[in-house]
Amino acid sequence: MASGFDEAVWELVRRVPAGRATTYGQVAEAYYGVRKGARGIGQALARCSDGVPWWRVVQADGAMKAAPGGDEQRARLHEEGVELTLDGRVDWDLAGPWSPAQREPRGGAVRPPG
DNA sequence: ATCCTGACGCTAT
DNA sequence: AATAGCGCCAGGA
Repeated sequence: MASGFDEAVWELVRRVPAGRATTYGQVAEAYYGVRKGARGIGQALARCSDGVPWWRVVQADGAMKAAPGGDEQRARLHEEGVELTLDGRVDWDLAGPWSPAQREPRGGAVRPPG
């Protein structure tokens, strides 16, 4: 049975649109208000149910190795059009981590103007 | 209540 | 760039 914590985390993760990715830390910040407890977020995602785009959550450096199928995660992200680096990590340079805290279609797209 | 584990993050080396 | 150490949080035994 999913605890309130789990459901809250899943809700935040559902706010991440296809084609974008975020980090455990971002979700943690959206939940606690501060950048801590990212580990707990991972735990909740490990228990996620259908309808939760868990693959859109990666590590702060864009890497993803802890997932049982890091390959699976990369494949899904690539399918959605998320840019990946040559080392198989999410490229935050093109589109920064999405902020689950905000509902509007914008995120940390901190892409400097040229 | 205590100890151990784990889809994490940051700093120091 | 890669590794090690420490801190954080949640869950299970």
